[in-house]
Amino acid sequence: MDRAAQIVAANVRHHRARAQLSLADLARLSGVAKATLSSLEAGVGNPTIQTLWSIANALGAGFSDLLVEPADEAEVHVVRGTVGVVTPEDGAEAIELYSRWPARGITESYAIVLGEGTRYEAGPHAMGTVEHLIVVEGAAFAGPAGKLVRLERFDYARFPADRPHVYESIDGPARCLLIVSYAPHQA
Amino acid sequence: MDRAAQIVAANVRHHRARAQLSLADLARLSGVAKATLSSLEAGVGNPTIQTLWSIANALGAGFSDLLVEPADEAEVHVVRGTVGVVTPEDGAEAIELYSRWPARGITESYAIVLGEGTRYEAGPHAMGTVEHLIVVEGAAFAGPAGKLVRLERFDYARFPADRPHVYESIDGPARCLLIVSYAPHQA
DNA sequence: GATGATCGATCGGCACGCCGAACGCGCGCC
DNA sequence: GGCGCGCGTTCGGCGTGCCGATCGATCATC
Repeated sequence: MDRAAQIVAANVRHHRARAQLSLADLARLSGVAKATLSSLEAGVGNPTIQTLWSIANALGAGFSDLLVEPADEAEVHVVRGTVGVVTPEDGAEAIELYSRWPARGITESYAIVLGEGTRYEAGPHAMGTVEHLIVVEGAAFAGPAGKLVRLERFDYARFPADRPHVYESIDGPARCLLIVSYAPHQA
Repeated sequence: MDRAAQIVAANVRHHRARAQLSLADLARLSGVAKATLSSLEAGVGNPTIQTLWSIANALGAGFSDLLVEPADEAEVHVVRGTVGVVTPEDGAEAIELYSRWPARGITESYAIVLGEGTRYEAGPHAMGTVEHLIVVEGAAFAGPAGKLVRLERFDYARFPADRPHVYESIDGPARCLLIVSYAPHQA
């Protein structure tokens, strides 16, 4: 059994489940036979790009989405801003990695400016949407409601944003960079 | 002629040219027949995922790279830190859009710390790589070589990083937050 | 319990994707 | 000019991807 078929199988199953479609629904919407979808999802198929294109369109997914390694965003992931940052000597420069993540779909970047004592409650985005937040000035709580984490300056957090989530300044105003990574067919 | 085949054709041609391989080279490396590659690159093929997988591996590309829409990021896009951002009154908040772009592959965030009088010249990343820079402290020039823009504190810039590019502090040390959005097979 | 609808999986037949071989062209070398 | 090599394209044959039909299981309704 090869890896290509496994990847495609997992992605099609994931998108179909998220769209709450049966095999028959997807077959009807995509014009691809149920037999083909069944073997494809079982990871024993070797579909053509025309078949993938038809399936992706029916699922409202991007063409390349069906070939990406699946991601799982279940928890709040934090990287502290002071970890691994080297203070430069005179005239020197430092470039230090904070964080790395796979990107999918459409991404938007925002400045979030929170006044002192401000709590901002955001509604859920589409399923699969992920947010990345970096505190640029001040300190803030952020994350899904009920799972807030405290972030100091230059701390990074990543959390699912397909549920209600919150940004809240701590002890004075705060300023953050927010990167919203929508599921591939949202913008 | 359908769009799926056009996308794959353009991507394979692009990656093969970049790797400086002939059809015969790619055929030999991938185990896919020249005839198949020729029709595929002409946009008249309908290859299976097994064929794509073999080709992607031979080209050192990611599987999904062969299905992505080519992107063109030609210019430096700047949002000034004070533009459109409302100074928050007590208890108020502001959320302002910096930028929106299709995300592909891996994204990394970095702190860039530049000493006084420092110019850092970075080499090109893979084709399609984009960088987003926010000045957190001080001021800096940044952008592709020959197209530097001046950024003050909290200014944001987005520019193509698949060519030589520069970060340079102005009038003292500077600290920036950098987000690198790589083409899918880079990290 | 019988019937109908829907579910995902399996079956056999046909069109087509991919193969190796051959083609026509351009280039460099003798 | 002739030859050999490498380029991308074309050709015919074989294996397989995809089709409609069918299967067995489950559920809801009468």
